Amino acid sequence: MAEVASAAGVSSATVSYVLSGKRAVAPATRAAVESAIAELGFTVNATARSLRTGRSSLAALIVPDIANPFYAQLASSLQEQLRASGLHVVVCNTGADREEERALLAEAVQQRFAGVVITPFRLHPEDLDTLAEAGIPAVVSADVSFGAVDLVKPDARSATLQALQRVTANQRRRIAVIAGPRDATGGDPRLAMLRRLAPQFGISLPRELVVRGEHTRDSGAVGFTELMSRRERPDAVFCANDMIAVGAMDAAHDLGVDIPGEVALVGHDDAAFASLVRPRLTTIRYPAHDVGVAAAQLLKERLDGRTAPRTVRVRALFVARGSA
Amino acid sequence: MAEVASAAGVSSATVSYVLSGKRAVAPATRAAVESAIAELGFTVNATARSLRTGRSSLAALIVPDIANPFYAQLASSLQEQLRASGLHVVVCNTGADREEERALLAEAVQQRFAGVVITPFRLHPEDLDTLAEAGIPAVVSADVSFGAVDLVKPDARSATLQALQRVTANQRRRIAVIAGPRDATGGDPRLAMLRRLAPQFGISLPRELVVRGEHTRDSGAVGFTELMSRRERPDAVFCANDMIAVGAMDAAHDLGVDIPGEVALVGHDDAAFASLVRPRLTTIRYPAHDVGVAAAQLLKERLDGRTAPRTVRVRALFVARGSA
DNA sequence: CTGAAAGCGCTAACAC
DNA sequence: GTGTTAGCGCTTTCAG
Repeated sequence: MAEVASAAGVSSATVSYVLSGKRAVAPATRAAVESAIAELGFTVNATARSLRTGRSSLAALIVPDIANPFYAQLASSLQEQLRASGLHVVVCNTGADREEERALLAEAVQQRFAGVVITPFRLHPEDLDTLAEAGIPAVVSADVSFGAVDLVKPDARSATLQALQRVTANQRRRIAVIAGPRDATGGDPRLAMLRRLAPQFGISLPRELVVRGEHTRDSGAVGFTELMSRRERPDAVFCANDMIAVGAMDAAHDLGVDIPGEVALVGHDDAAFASLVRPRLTTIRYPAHDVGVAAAQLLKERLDGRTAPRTVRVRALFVARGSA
Repeated sequence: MAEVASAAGVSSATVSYVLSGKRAVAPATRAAVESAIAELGFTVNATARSLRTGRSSLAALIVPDIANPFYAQLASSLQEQLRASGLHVVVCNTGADREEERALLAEAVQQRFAGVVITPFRLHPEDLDTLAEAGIPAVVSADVSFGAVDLVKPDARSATLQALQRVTANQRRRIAVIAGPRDATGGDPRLAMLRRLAPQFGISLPRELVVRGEHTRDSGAVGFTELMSRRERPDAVFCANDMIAVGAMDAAHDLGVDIPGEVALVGHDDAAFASLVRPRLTTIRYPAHDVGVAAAQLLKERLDGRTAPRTVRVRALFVARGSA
């Protein structure tokens, strides 16, 4: 910048002002500076700028697994939204491990990121305190409250009601669930929602029809097989996410169980592949794109000065296809 | 840091050395500093460090679309590999647009990133010059050479041979291709490879059996429909990627064309969903994980001082499933 | 409308 | 084994 300044015969302050437009510069001066910039191929150093201004142009997105299509979609959407504000997105995988989640939050502080968007998996609310102390805005995407931070919260009530309606409409009464791990933050909210709403249909979720595992295809196959070994088999299975549901389909195929004939199958997320499997997967869509939009919005508001925490709800959607 | 120093009764240099371990510090001093750090909840400012040392702890990954499972997998793998070197990954989508690609390279310079890994889509080799001028190492993942930069290049020859073998084994002679866009950087190397190898099987790829489109499901459906309207229909279709192949399956279903009975279908990539569709998709796997590993390796070598460009080949793999 | 200069927080000579 | 200090490249008062 000093080089540009001397080449243009001005001070470095003027170069800075030409770049930022924060104060009026005489057209002739501006032209001189701009041609010097072009001449020298000068590019501002964002690091120095950040150090000086105290604000970074980077935001972190912390998710369990970016290879999971849901999070990939979220990353894409967030990145697209923040772009307009000049923010870049640093994507961080935790592998669903709490220590990793904590380590990445610490990293975010160290990097003085402009903000953090996190989908906690095993994180505890107090783990976010480090961000608060460092004055870094956090946006949490989760079903459960997470203290006094901005929250993007899915509203799955009506979609879950519709799913239950659909499943019970043809006299299915033995509803099973392949849930996520017990020690996830806030438990498994999708399971919780089912438990809460099932009584409206005069059914309950007996303990022997709830199995747990990771959010993986394998885990779905194992869970489904286990459920089919019960004395009284379920006639419908809800899965905590679509990968699990696909695993369940694998197992059903191996066991010769007809879907949806013998067992109706419902997933969660509406991952891109949900409409590719046969039968097509009936599922409850969690709108990754909308989550990204909402998170970006909340973050931008914070950077614009809002201080009171805010919660945005995004509606889940029941998507009826062939599996239920 | 000054605060920590005075709390511990030492100079800020000592605090820095305790943190970096770059020179011996008396145990007692170290202890004092460490407790002061803990007391005050101090965290180094990575921005200031970067400015001072001239090296950033951030690397950019520039891809057409992070929501595409192949790139999501690549991102995941790259991030995992670079983690050990203390590097974070900033993921950037270009939407397959050249101007975006260029803009993001400029951004990478502005941010003084430690390195850039890019999967160019419409980029021209000379667009990388800005990086070179700024002294930022670039690793390109592409089929075509890209000037004097590090390259991760797929080796699809043997996998493509196997695919052709499989398809021609049962007397299929009319091979069609649904290729990517004509203006992509380096054309469509997958199509080129097929063209090169087909003669070995005594067949050619007639012009009327090559259609082009984007790398999307819709585009696959359109392309397949178009191919089926030819006077002499093809009996095998190669698709530039798996999304296209899935679209082709959609169209085949609508048209009542049996796969693989009437038409054999081969994809490229082996995206996660390839094994989910029915029939399961026969495809040529591009190992996203290996690409990430290789790219990380090349980048690390550069940061360790290597100056001569190097190319790493990663082998594609023929995956025979039900569609061909 | 423009310039001089302080200082963001850190690292790395250089000195003791 | 430790301290002093000069910047890294920028933004932003304050002064003209």
